[in-house]
Amino acid sequence: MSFERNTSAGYLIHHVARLFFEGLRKRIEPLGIVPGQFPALLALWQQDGQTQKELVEKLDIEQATMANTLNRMERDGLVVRKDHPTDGRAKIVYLTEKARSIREEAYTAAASVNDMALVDLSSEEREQFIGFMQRIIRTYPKS
Amino acid sequence: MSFERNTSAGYLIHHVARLFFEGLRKRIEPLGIVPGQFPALLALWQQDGQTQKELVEKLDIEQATMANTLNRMERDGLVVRKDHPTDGRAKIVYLTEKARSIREEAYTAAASVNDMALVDLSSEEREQFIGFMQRIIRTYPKS
DNA sequence: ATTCATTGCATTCCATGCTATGTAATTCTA
DNA sequence: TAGAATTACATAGCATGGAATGCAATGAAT
Repeated sequence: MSFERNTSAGYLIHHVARLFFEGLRKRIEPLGIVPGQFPALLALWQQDGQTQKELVEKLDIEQATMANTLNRMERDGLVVRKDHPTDGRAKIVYLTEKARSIREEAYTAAASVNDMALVDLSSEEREQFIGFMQRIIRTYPKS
Repeated sequence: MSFERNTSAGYLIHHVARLFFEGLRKRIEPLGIVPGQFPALLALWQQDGQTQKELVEKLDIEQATMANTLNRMERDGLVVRKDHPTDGRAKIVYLTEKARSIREEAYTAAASVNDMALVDLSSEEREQFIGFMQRIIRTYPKS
């Protein structure tokens, strides 16, 4: 059998994901954040004050990864963790003023990466592309 | 402005890439290899005996990343590095018998991940999807 | 031929993903 | 209600990505 890198979906996706990731990194660096923090920030900008469990479920990221990312975010002054009022095991994550203040700029940066990477696609094609990925995620075996 | 995770191309790609990456990991683990080694292996299966520079350019991976990956591959008995006959700076990377022997199984594993992830897409849609990614890579600013 | 720039690689540091494991708090069950 | 199971989180270890840096070999310019 032969196997072509450039016609393998998995190979291409990995490559494209790196392009987006590094593109985002460059644009948000001035804001004092990094790409791995973006998912948590998006979720918290939408609704501040969530438990780690809620973030993990919402973002489909492993619990350990989230804990480590939140450690770095706390270190960088983006979030604070407070004890849950009734569940002694849980922590609630809140954005700091610093994180709240960069919201719009971060949105702009992310939109700009998307636009830059997708220049060659028509809006119709972009919608198809996004639709394909949503379907892949939806139909991928849960575990 | 608002920003929706599930309609952001970059966000979705990152998510899908993780699905593929971890799916591949599970399937090739029995072969004694990991997903990060796949690009180098594909290139070397296609043509054994390449310099690191050639691999870096072909695979669009940073030199440092390649060097580290090759270190692990050498440690795992997948490749050996030999001195370049005329250029004292260069090393040529060769597959070991072990790496050569798992080629077909690795192809099968990779194809299987692709099939599994893309079940919901028709063959026409798969081609479109792949075409979109090829165009994104091609039009992405070189640096 | 000597000096300077470039090239090919290695190494270190850090972010980000995962798995495995530990701990404390909570909940369920007999 | 005591003991067992579960849950929420933390931590350690490893792979894989990039940036920065160092070094030795090569090539170019005078």
